Amino acid sequence: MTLKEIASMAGVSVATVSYVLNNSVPVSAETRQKVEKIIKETGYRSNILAKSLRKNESRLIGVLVEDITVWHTAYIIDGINEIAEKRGYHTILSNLRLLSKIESQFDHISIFQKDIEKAEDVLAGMQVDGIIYVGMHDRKINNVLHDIKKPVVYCYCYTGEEGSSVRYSNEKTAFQLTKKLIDLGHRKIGVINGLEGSEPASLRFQGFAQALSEHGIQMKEEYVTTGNWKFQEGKEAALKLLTLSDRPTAIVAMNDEMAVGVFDAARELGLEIPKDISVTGFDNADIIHHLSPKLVTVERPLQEMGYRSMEILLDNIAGISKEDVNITLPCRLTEGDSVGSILI
Amino acid sequence: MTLKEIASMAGVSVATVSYVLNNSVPVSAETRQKVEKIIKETGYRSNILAKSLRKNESRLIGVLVEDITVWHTAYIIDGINEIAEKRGYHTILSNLRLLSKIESQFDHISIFQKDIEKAEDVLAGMQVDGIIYVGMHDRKINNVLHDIKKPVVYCYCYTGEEGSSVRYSNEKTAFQLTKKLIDLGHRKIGVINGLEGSEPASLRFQGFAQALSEHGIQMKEEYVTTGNWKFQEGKEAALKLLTLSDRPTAIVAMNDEMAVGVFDAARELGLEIPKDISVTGFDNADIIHHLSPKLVTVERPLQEMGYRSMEILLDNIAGISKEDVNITLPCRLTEGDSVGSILI
DNA sequence: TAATTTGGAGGAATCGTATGAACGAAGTAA
DNA sequence: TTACTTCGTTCATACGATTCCTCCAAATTA
Repeated sequence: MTLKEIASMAGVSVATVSYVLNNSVPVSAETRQKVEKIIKETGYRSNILAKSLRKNESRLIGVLVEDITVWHTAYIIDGINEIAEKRGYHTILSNLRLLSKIESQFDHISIFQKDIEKAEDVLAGMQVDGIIYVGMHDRKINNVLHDIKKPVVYCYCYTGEEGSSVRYSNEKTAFQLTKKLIDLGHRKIGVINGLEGSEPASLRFQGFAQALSEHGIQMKEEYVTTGNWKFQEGKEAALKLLTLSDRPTAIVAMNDEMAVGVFDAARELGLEIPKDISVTGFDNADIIHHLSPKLVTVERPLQEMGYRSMEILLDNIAGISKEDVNITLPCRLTEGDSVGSILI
Repeated sequence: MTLKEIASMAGVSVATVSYVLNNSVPVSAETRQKVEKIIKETGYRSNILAKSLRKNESRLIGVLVEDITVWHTAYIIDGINEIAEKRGYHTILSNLRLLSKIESQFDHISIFQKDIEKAEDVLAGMQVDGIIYVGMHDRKINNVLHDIKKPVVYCYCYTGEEGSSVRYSNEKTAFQLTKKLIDLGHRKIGVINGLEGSEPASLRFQGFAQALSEHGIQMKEEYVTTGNWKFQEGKEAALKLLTLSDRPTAIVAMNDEMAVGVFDAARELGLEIPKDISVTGFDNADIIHHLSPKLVTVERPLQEMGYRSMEILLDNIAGISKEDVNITLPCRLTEGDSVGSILI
């Protein structure tokens, strides 16, 4: 069913039908009714591809994700799609599968860079009106998108210079968590940092360190440990911290999985949370929801980041805003009983 | 940059450039080189929209998911996308957000049905070549896709009659789990079933019941409990089972979250797993990876279901297969120490 | 030498839609 | 009556690619 067919059935020209559909030019009530009747009867749906070709805008947004199976990326995508849908856009999803590749290949970054460029190339062929890049890889200039001058928004954790971005505040949030412990009287605070070289890890640690220094607390070297974000290394780090002769009264684990490791270590050592040791996590992952006592952790504004990314991108496409926008969203600290106060 | 521009730069006709790009018609080596040189220099990329319009195939697949944030749907999408990419297709993702809607609206099904139809309508406008529907809603005939005669594959848990489908075996897997316990000597087996009215719950229970009956074990009413898939109700059900005067020696929890509830209940009661009570789960969720002892559970072939769905769909589109295909994939039982043998 | 085949390239129609320009009929003003 | 708007509609072209058909020149055959 095409415009032409509708037109001949209604006894009008294709132009008129098009005007009726788009309300772009006034049409007499009589003609409109006649056309709309036929459209309803036939269940006609305009061919968006043809429309896009003609109007030179696809109303298609490319969503390029580093790995759809991690970081709860699905929530970000959900947010992105919700706004897209509301504003009459569609998303086409391209998954770089970064993590599985890193496991199996040697030269990460260069391969990765090539993958991104290939994906962008393909998306560009699809005539996307813009791209949202979800991940934390700090890309250098000279990417394909830059060449073809389509707007890009970096979403999640990007701290590079070029382009618009939406991220959440690792540093400020870690600061708040640490400050919360300090305000409760803790002075001996251990930390289990995330994987070295990871952007979130270094940002979170930065916030932690700043909180200590702003409160005049000296960071003790033996209180600083590192894990690979996983349960096992979190537990090992916790065991190390908790068996120190002068053990800390609180441990800041830089993600939830390692925090669960702390719980496990504490139980093994017969220490009670929060009486003997306070614990905080990060990410609000599923794995902590049945912990007892309830873990104080941090909820990242995932869906919200999707919303904002898409809104910024669409405003940019519509020409409403032309300069780069860089947003850092706050996280929400969750209620919990895994931290307690210290009598001073 | 268009075909026409390339053609004039290379001093040939648009037809020739098109032949070079598609290898559809033999072109002299000389001409080919000349054209390819220009294409490389200009970084020309053909406009897929125009191509689709002309060829009347979009190479676009609509992926309609009931809720992208549950059931690890992301892995299915990953599988779908991997095949799509390999075969030169793109996916456009549409999320029905079913769960959040069910929480906030009264008349689930009718609203849901309308949402599906609207989403399909939109996808049809995008001229998708086919649709993969990811979810477990048993749709009635008369959907939009049916009207416009595009192939559909139902993925995940669909047990309806019409159309192709790819699912995993709830019933057979629950049977295997239960049989495993029986083979270890267990005769007093408790069960924590999932949410009533849920398709997976009833299928899993069916497999459980069949295993008992095939081994001549009478199902005791007091050993059958139900939870809402959540930790809390799993724990409550476990407490009920474990405080029976003649308590079961094993508990089949129909998902992992409830199995964690069993672990918690056992600890509270001072029972040891697997010495005093054997436990199995279902889903291989993140939350169990740090349990001790390691939980015997079931890994669903999520990515594989994505692969197969897309392959079936594309074969159907290509006309390779015309009849419906219905596949049920097996699950993998994981190794673990949460089950032990009973001396008979 | 004339007739026929063949390989390579170009012309032009086409896909479904949008839209500026042109047009006809009515209404208004002079 | 004539000229000029105004409103509603149609014509014709363009968007960028594919592909059928035609055409030409060189090669082959009679």
